[in-house]
Amino acid sequence: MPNNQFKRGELYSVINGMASTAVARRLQKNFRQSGLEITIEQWSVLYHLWKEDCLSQQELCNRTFRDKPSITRLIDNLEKQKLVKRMPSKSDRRINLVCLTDAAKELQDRTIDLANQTMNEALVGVNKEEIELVKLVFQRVYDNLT
Amino acid sequence: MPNNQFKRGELYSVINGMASTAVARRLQKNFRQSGLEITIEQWSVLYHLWKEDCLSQQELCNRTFRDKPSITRLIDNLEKQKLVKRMPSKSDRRINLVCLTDAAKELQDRTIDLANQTMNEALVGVNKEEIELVKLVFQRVYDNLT
DNA sequence: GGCATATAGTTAGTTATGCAACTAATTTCA
DNA sequence: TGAAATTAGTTGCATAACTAACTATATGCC
Repeated sequence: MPNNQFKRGELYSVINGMASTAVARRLQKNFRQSGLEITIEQWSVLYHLWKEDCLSQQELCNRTFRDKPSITRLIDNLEKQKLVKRMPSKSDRRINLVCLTDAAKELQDRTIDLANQTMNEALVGVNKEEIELVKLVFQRVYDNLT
Repeated sequence: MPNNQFKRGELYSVINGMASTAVARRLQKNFRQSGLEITIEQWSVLYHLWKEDCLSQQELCNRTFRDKPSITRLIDNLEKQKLVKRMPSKSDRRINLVCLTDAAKELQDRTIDLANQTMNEALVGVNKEEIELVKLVFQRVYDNLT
């Protein structure tokens, strides 16, 4: 066995504990300070709907890397806040299409700006090539495990 | 404003949703299949105690990147499972030292092997230099935000 | 010495996650 | 055509996350 085993084990705690948590916390804090009452998880659902509205819950699972119960409850909460609405699909009666309300559409510009601003803060001293490499590594890790 | 803004926003969902979740899920699954009844979060606390036993809860917060209430409850659950024990510090009566039990010490080898094995699966096609760069980028992101 | 401040840890409330078991609609294929 | 298998979504249960408010101990400083 190679002697880099420990370093690999170490990477787990780096990946899972640190940067992603720090980014999520900061973004959540920025939302709160701007008077936005949404959680970072709810935002990540809206983010995908802004790119393409009226997705099925299953499609949201795929795009946000969450399981079905998580999406069910995120949509429940977003519906309570009147940010999305479940619409029955006409072609397949099992499917709920999740569609944005006008209120959600108004959130888009404000939150995307905050997110970009947060990522700019987070990525000071990190160049484009490094970002691309991180994304590539993560894609490979994801593909290896799924 | 540079035109790589969108890419930076994009990175958030990559970082936060994908690889870290996939690794954690796989490791949790491997624990379960080996008959280990611990969660991945509990393991990450034990992991730091194996490196240095009898840390304060605050020190565990720092090392695992969790907040105090999270550590309080993780330690509660680990104590219920008789894997750690809270010991009052002699020098400072505010402090609980969290110490491993013999049962926890026996878990170490089995789980570290599983973790290394999981990371080896996860990191197929990723070389040492790429791993080092990812760690460096994450450290920088963390430092930028804290 | 004694008051203000800081630090360690706990508790309460809300949201989110993972898993397993469930219902309902759809597809497959003999 | 119709039974079996698949797919979309929900519900229940346990654990974990963040915030805010709390108690208790320790430190700083006049």
